[in-house]
Amino acid sequence: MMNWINPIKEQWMQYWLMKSEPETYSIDDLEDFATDHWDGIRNYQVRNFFRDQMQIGDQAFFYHSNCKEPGIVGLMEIASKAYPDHTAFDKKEKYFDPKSNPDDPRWLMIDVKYNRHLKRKVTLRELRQVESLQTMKLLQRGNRLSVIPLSKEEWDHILEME
DNA sequence: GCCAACGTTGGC
DNA sequence: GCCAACGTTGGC
Repeated sequence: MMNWINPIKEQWMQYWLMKSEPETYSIDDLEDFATDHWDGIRNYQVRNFFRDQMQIGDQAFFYHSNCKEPGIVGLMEIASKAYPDHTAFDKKEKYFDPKSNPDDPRWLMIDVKYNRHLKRKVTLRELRQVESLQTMKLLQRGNRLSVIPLSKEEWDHILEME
């Protein structure tokens, strides 16, 4: 029964690409933790994705950004609902936000669970060369979101590239 | 390290 | 509500 996929769940599952700078937090770090929280999001659109759209069981790509060769390096799964990002309350934190307080948290985070590394990195450069992937939000000019929804078609296509 | 292209802030 | 100034992201 290991390969049995619930068709209802499959239908509702959403796919994401989540960026992190490997010098700050890499796929290897997530592997060590197995499950970890995805904190530090200070963008309203992404906060709303967390709050309104992400569901436990959604699949996500781990993307290394702002490095020598940006690209997709691993797979993970959304492992919690959105909950307050406590790092916003802490003055010592890099992403401290004085306007967020525990009574009315402005920022949210979710937990992610490590699944696996890709067999090889699928680079941004490669993705740009695939005609049928040009509609991806990731590749669109001026896109600055660090969490980006993907279609199932995009997800499947990228997995075939590893 | 540069800088384009954003998002946010705050004065008015 | 406008918009200039500023801060941030992230590819290159």
